[in-house]
Amino acid sequence: MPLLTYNQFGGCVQAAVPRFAQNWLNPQQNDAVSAPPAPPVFIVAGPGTGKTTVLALRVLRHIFVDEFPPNSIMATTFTRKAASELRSRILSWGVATQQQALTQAQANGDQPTVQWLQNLDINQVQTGTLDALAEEMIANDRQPGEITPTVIEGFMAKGLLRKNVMFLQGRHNNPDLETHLGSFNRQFPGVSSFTSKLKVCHSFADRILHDGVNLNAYSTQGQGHQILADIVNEYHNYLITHQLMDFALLEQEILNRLQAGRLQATAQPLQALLVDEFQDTNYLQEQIYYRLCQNSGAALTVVGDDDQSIYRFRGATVEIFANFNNRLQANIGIRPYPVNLIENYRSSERIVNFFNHFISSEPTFQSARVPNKQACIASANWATAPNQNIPILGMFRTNIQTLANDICTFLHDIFQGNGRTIAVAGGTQFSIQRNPNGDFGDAVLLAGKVQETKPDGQPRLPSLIRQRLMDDYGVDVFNPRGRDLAIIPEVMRCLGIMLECIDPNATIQNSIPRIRQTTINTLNAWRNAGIQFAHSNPQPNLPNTNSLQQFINNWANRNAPNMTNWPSEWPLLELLFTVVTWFPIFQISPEGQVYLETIARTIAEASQVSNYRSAILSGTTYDNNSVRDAIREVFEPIAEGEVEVDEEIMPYVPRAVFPIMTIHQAKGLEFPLVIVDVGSDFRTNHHTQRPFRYPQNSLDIHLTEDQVANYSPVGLARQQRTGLDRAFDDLTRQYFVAKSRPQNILLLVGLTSQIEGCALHENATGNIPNNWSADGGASDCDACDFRRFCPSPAQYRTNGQTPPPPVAPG
DNA sequence: TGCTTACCACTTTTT
DNA sequence: GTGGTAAGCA
Repeated sequence: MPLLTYNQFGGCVQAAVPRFAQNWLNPQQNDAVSAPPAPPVFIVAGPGTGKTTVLALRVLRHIFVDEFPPNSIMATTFTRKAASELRSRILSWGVATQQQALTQAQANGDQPTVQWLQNLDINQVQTGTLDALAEEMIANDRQPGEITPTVIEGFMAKGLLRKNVMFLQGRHNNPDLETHLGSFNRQFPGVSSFTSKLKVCHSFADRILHDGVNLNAYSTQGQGHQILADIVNEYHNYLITHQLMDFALLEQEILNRLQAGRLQATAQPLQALLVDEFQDTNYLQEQIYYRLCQNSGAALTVVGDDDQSIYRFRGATVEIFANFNNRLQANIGIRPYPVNLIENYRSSERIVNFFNHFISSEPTFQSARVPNKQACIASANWATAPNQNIPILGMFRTNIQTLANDICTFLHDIFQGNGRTIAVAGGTQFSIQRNPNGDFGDAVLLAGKVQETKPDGQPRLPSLIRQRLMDDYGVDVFNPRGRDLAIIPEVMRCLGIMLECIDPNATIQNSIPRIRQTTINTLNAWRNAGIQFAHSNPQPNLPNTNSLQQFINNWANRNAPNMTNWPSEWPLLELLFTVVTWFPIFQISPEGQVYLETIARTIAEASQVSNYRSAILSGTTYDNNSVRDAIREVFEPIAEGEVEVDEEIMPYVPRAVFPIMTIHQAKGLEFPLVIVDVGSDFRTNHHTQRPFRYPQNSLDIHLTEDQVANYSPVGLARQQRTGLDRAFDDLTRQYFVAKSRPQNILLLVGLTSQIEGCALHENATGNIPNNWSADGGASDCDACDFRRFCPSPAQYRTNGQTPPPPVAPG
């Protein structure tokens, strides 16, 4: 007899959590939460259908109804961001529910329940990425005398592969290896460069573990196969013998130990395992989940959406999700209890119809989806507000400059002006207004990539939007990944000034052996930028150092007029935070804060490995060494582009800036207004852009899958679809994610080339969404879709295909 | 219309 | 480095 029945639990949640006060779960959601621990629950959840809500409530249900101790429940997700989101929901709803239940039990004088609730610590629920939890499992599993291996990340792992494996036996320039790698890596500029070879070998090593590849069988296929297999084996052996693990080895180790009956500290008490984003699970992870359940008898819940599987590069195998029913039966011998969540609470009815149409209208894609996949339906809430049901908008221009200008004007009208009126055929008018207190943060630009410049230095759309928004409307964009840290003007000036301080005239810098010339050039460019900036005599003048120029001079002389002694040890971090005084952008602008944090983090990390702890010594014989160390460990990595910005350090981005992000980053997010770049790069029908627009061949990632398919347990499942089909599937899913993000408004933008040849637009008169600036409005672009439906005519000429006719949704 | 030649544009994501 | 596309020309 449970302390709380499911209905009592639901009542407590409703009373405790405001968002459930009026609206409890819909029948399908309720079905998913109320299902008993066994059999496993298989939740297929379309976008915006409340998947995280259901998962969080199911965790709480296990606690309050099934009476599983919180520390016996494990919930995993795919990214750290998603993990923290899930955790915060479990905690906030859980604690509120606990309070509510406690109040009721006290009122009823139910002493056992009161006691039970008082001892309940919801904080003990285990949440995180599988890798994070795996690290804990290993740590908890330590046997006497055993050393717990250290987990290393990409940069360091590649370095070890380079030093200890690739350069052995002349592999770095072995022609057999090069030919073999080239056979499934066609990317520009090929695999001839060492960096590229290293990258390919490293990701292949991951692939071997993720896919459970029989490497011995693979290696006998040829000379190149053999060398590649040797490299992978030696790399893994090197890590293992040095007590190191990369993420793939970590997961492999978990599976090995589970199979050997170890990890009892984790497995024994485990009563529930909940897996989010199951569509992005790889084979190795799947085996871990099954084995964990087998060893513990834990209740399993998996949630996901095959249509949003966009992590193939990480070994994600959507077939694992799509065939869950059979695979679970084969592995554990049970059939799951299926639940479909289809009611979409996020988007307007038109948007739901639009992305439904996008995902379901291509016949060849349908067999890649979960069998009998049901379409989403818009929540009834939207039906009450027909004037909010704004058509899908399109903005297509002949060049990106005009496109950027018009996007900025549109954003300005909405967020700084009086809104926009959209007239569609038939005379209906829609008015677009910002929300009360609405700001640029309500909108987002989503694109496949957010780089601001092309390889040849030409600006891309995000860069032009950045300029226009700032110049015309004084609005900042937030696109910290759009530019390499080494070329951001303020970063260059700041680092240049620091260099001039610690190493005037580059004397020490130029004495560093084997530093690359390109790196020297970058460092000198920074110095020049810094010197010029100092000459401009920027404010403020510090109370005790006068001008920036004076500050630099003091440093150069290691002597300040108002100081009796120059400190014998000056931390680089302190120098950074002093120099930053002259760069208000690092405090004011959200991007600036991210950049500053990134530089500071690099210094802090360097201090872990540097002999001088990232400090500049003065008055000893080691002075020059400390400067040289600082340049090698801090400035050089930044100059070489090895330091990546991590925008996750921003708890939230101020609402007055316009965010630009990749579609991958936007997964799981929603915005009132979403602008999707469906082709601002596609000026011509260029073959090198086909992979991102309308693939004609398998891409490298699919060739790699095929490469190991015969030696992997999941090879056959994947090869149900050709490489070309998989290329289309990936693109379709990526843009499905993009198009299912908006709440109210979806605006597709691109160059005019992208809508030429669309049957609907050619036949429609005056309805082409290409005259925004002329009439101040845009037309309904519901049926004009991207890639499958509106490629340019020349593509069909070369394909010898007839364009499939677009179908109006609904 | 057919041929020659100049020009083009060449990811992304994460643990 | 490459494998087209699209413009230029007869």
